[in-house]
Amino acid sequence: MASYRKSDEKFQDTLEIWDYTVSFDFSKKKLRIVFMGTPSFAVPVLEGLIQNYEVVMVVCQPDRKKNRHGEVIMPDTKVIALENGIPVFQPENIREDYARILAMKPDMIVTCAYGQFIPKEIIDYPKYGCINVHGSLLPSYRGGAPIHWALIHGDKVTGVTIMKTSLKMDAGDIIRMRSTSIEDDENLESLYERLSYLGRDLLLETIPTIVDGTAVYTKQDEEKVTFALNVSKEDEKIDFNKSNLEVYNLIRGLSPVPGAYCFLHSKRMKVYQAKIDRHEYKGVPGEIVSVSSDSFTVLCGDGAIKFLDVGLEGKKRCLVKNFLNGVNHNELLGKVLNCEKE
RNA sequence: CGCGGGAUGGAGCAGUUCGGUAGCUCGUCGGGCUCAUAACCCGAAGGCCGUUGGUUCAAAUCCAGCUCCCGCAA
Repeated sequence: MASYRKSDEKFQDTLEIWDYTVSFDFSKKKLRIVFMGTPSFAVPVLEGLIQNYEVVMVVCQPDRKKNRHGEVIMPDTKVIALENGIPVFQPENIREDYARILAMKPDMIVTCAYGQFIPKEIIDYPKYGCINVHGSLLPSYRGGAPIHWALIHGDKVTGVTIMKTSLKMDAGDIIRMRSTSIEDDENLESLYERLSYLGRDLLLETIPTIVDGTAVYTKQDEEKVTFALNVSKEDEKIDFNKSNLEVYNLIRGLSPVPGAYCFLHSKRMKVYQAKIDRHEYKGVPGEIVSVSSDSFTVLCGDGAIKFLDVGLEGKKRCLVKNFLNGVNHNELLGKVLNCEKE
């Protein structure tokens, strides 16, 4: 199937080839699934389900208002649902407002980055259960930002987990996991996308085992639980007292959205791409110690880091190569970047 | 009516306060130097200064409306 090519090409190292055309016959189409997920991470998962099963409803968070133009932004999954003519349900509070979901009489519910805790009434309803797709190797990184934190911490390996949805956050019994290595130069955008496709594929492999009863459920080791809560504005600040490697991992772990930031001339500067600079410099943390034709180097608590792609408040994101065309190099040299607005 | 910033040759910017020949750093093209070059030297092309209207002898610059972009807050 053409739509799987993207995944197959990208993940041949981690994914045994799965013959979808043979595995998914018409009888599987009769499995009624309610999908609950909101952001882009959930989109490939939803699309995979639509192609192989009967997705009878998509549940996602309410539309968020973006006030600058008064425009309303729909969740990514809602867009897909509308394109496919699938009913959409966006309750403010799923704990109270879930009757419409049960009314669809789903055989299975799949959750993936939905954004609210799922009540017991929903979890217990479907014949084949309520299962979740999570972007980490549980029990590590339970919570809303597992991919961000794996990168920020400089982890070498991460993965996806298919498990039972539970009342507690990401605490359900594990059904299947698949790991993948994190490249040194990988950023949030690419890993996020990779894991969403990996999650889709693993889910599609797992569902048949749940239906035929061969799936094995394993309890999580509570001793090893770690959390990855959503990143805050505070988390996004670059602390130049830290080592250059830590700064580098923060930048790629938040790139391009929401973006790690610091301040230059009291203006917020987001850094989208950086590179470790192994030269020796003297100065204070945050000081711009070198300016070349296509980058400038900032001193850290340990080592230095080269900025390659930045965006200044009120301006568009641009490569430092271009950014430097508009500034006086000598004035930039010696400036100290802060993590607080002066 | 949430707050603020911006729109100037292909790119990033200056010039706007105090109206009067459009400038900088790059890129592109041509030539030169060199064993060679992303380095250096010389030269050229390329802008109705976002859009509409107003004030003026004269508007990138002052005034008003509009469009689009960006950051913050949600």
